[in-house]
Amino acid sequence: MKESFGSPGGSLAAKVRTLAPSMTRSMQRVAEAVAADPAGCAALTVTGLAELTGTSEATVVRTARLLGYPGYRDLRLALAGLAAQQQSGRAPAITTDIAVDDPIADVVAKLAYEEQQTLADTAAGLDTAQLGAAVAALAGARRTDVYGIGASGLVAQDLTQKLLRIGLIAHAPGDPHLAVTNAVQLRSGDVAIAITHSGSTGDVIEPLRAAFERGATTVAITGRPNSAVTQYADHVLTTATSRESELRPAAMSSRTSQLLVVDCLFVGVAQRTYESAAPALAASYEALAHRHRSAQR
Amino acid sequence: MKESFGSPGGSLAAKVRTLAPSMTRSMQRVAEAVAADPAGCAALTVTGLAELTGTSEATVVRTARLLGYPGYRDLRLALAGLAAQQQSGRAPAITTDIAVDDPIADVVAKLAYEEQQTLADTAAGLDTAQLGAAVAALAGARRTDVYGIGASGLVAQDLTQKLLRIGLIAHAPGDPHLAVTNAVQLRSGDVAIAITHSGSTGDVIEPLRAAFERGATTVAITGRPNSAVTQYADHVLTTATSRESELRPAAMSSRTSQLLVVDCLFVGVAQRTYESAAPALAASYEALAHRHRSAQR
DNA sequence: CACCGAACCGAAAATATCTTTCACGAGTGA
DNA sequence: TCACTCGTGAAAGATATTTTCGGTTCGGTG
Repeated sequence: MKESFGSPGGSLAAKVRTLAPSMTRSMQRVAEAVAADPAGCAALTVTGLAELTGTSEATVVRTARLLGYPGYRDLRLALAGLAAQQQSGRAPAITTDIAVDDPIADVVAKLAYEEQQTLADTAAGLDTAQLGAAVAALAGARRTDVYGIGASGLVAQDLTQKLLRIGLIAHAPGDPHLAVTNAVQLRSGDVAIAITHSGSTGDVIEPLRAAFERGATTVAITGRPNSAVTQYADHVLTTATSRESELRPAAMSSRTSQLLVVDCLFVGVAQRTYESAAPALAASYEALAHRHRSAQR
Repeated sequence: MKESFGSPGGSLAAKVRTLAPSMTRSMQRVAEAVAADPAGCAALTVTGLAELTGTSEATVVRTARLLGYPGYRDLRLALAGLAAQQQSGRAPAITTDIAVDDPIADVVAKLAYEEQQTLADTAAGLDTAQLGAAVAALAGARRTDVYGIGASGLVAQDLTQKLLRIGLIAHAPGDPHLAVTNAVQLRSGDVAIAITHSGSTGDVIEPLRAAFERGATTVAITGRPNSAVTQYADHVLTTATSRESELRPAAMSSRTSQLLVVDCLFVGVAQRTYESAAPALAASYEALAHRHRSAQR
């Protein structure tokens, strides 16, 4: 490949060139085969390589020796390393959108990459002061409501599940009407969290507004820091928005982003309430163990 | 080098973590030695590694098998490749566990990093053949059931929501009894997907088993490729297991990992059914727009 | 042109390495 | 306590690698 970079691959090819003159014909054949396809040769045994090059095992070993290895075994090991390097050196550079005809392996790589990007962006853009304030409010809350619809609804449930696990009182009403009904019960000292990517989901804004007006501490997790929902939010946590394509709707990355924020909230609260959170976590873990068929050693 | 893809060793370390639970003590010792020092182990013969870990050759070979190689020879080759990559790719910063007194900014950074790691490990460990098979089954399914409990239940709902959006028929029964009731309705040509990190959640295994016995195509998304659930799974999709700490339970990373797998399934199916998926996606997007108060600039 | 010597080469023996088998012993449930 | 399973390593068996050794070729020489 790129010999100019002085890659080890180059160094092997160079070594072959240097030593070729001092090689016998058979050995040259072996050396060339090795230089041409390190990866392929790494998969072969002495016998295999001997056959491939139309020579004998002895010649292969002799060649390996000449190239500076104690024997074929070590040459083979070096070859495997080389192949791996060449493999990784090949820049994946995933810049394109997912296409309809992308092979499945590309889909996996691209999705993973995009989500990693989203995580990095979210972490970079998160306002730690706002996050800290939200954590403080949650840690001291009498009860907490989390509102979310659709994909964000799942995130709301995720947060609720986590908070319950550390002994806090949390609800994630799925039905918008229930949400409002819940919200009007809140008062100062309670916390309401709205999760909406667009920031303009009425079904989520309404309950937050109700909670806000009754004096609860309100938090918005949204991708639009200037959207409607932030009007009624004491603390705004911004999620990242990544490029979206037809096959990868925004909902996908916003979910990843929201979950990271939610995890941060959870861990922050767990830290603050460690004395009570730790045993509660342990207890819920213990309780679950019994639901499993066997200990799986 | 793209560090965002995780350290090259990450894939092996991840594999060790994933499979460690299904390993015996001796095998774990071998696996740990290998994960800790790939380069060093690559220089050893079976006998050498057996002595180093205080075990026998047989155990070393068994471990190699479990890690997915035909024998020790191939593991050793892979190790050599890994060592070479690490050499050139210089290990990225290793973050410590989240501590109780970490400032909130550190929490954000560490969580984001861990999740990125998890994504990279998952992508690296995902069997694209199995994934492709699962996608094919889904794309042609008459109907699809997705089973999951607790945190995995949310992932099940996420997948269901997505599939519905592209016009497929999918259900994610939340109640275990309902799940079994649903499952017995399935037959050949239908698909059942079970999502469970531990692989031993009875409430999820039962419905999958019912579906399996009735001839439906079954898929398991689990972090334990050798667990009970895989008995009844035609296709097994493995999620990565990352280091867990007290403040970051395994559930957190398993969710990230599961979601990536689910996204891959979704995109794969959307590709295959593009003709019908694209307009369906557009339609659901359109429908949602009406639920938003305003366009918000 | 026949012969010699040296280098080259590969078949096969010798050795090292890897894989499989098997039986022992610890731990477990009845 | 007993039967039984499972994990384990010793050793036999199978492969792969290295070494040995004799045949062959080729260039030079009498």
